Amino acid sequence: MATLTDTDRAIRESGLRRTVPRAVVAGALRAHAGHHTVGALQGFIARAYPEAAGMARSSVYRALEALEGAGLVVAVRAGQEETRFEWIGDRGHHHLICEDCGHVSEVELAAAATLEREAKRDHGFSTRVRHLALRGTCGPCAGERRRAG
Amino acid sequence: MATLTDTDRAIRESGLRRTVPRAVVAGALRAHAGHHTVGALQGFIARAYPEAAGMARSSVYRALEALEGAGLVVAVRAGQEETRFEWIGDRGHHHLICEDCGHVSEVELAAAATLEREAKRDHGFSTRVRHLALRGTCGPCAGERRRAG
DNA sequence: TTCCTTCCTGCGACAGTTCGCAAGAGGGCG
DNA sequence: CGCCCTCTTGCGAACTGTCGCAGGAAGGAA
Repeated sequence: MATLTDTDRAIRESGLRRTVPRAVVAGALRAHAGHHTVGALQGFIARAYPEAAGMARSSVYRALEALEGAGLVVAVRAGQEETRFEWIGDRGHHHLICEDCGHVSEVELAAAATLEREAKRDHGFSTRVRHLALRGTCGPCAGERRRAG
Repeated sequence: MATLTDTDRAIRESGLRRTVPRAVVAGALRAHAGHHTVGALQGFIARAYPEAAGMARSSVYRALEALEGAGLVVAVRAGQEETRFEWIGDRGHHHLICEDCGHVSEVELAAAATLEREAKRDHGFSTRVRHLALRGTCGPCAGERRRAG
């Protein structure tokens, strides 16, 4: 698990300043597992950090952008829904999003590393695949579909 | 290269109707290689199809959604930028986006299929990875960086 | 060809997200 | 400790993308 110091260091290493809004947003995400909307985050912040209760929505977005750039947060854009944000610390993970039932499962995907190697070897492109969101059909829904025809 | 008939057939096979707006949007994308914003597409349409010049923005979006569902178009959501759309016919392809110079290269990635197999085998999740956008650093920019320190 | 059902489009309004600007905070240096 | 430069924030406006509704078009059936 990332500590507050880890968070600060990751932010600094991205060439960014450690500021109150960023710390508050990071704290709110770390305290609540799962993927949350910006509105939900504002709610968490208003409750847990009264001094930052009036934080502007645009500042929440910008703090999230900074944390995403530092590799601490992933943005999950599932279908049409509002973007959600999730704390990942320094471990990457991926999402399988069922287009039928909307369920999101978090998984490790070894093929992500394969992807990185292929991009480097065949195209000289350096990349770090921190987060993939794959849309499709989950096992239970695939079963339903076959039964329903 | 997909023909107009191919386009129509792909649309029909998705259970959708062949309509003027869809044909116009498909034509505009096929006539202009590369990935374009909705605004640019409206410009192409105004010039090449005066009869559809007044096409509503929401209709462009909906036509693109239909074409994407038919597997003829990919939506490229790169970072913060406005979504761009690109014609692919029936071939899938992927993008490597350099965060330094902004260059986008279009490549085949065999690991995309590996990803599909892993999702299915390990998680029972059926997916078709039509398009991946990987952000990172291209070869030339990585060289620049090393030289610059 | 004509009718009929269903799907699609245009329009307007709305929600989510980004941007520009001026004031304020971070943090290196003396 | 205090100064100064630069990066950030807050605010509000603008923009991107989505939705609901009513009229219109696609395409199968007779």
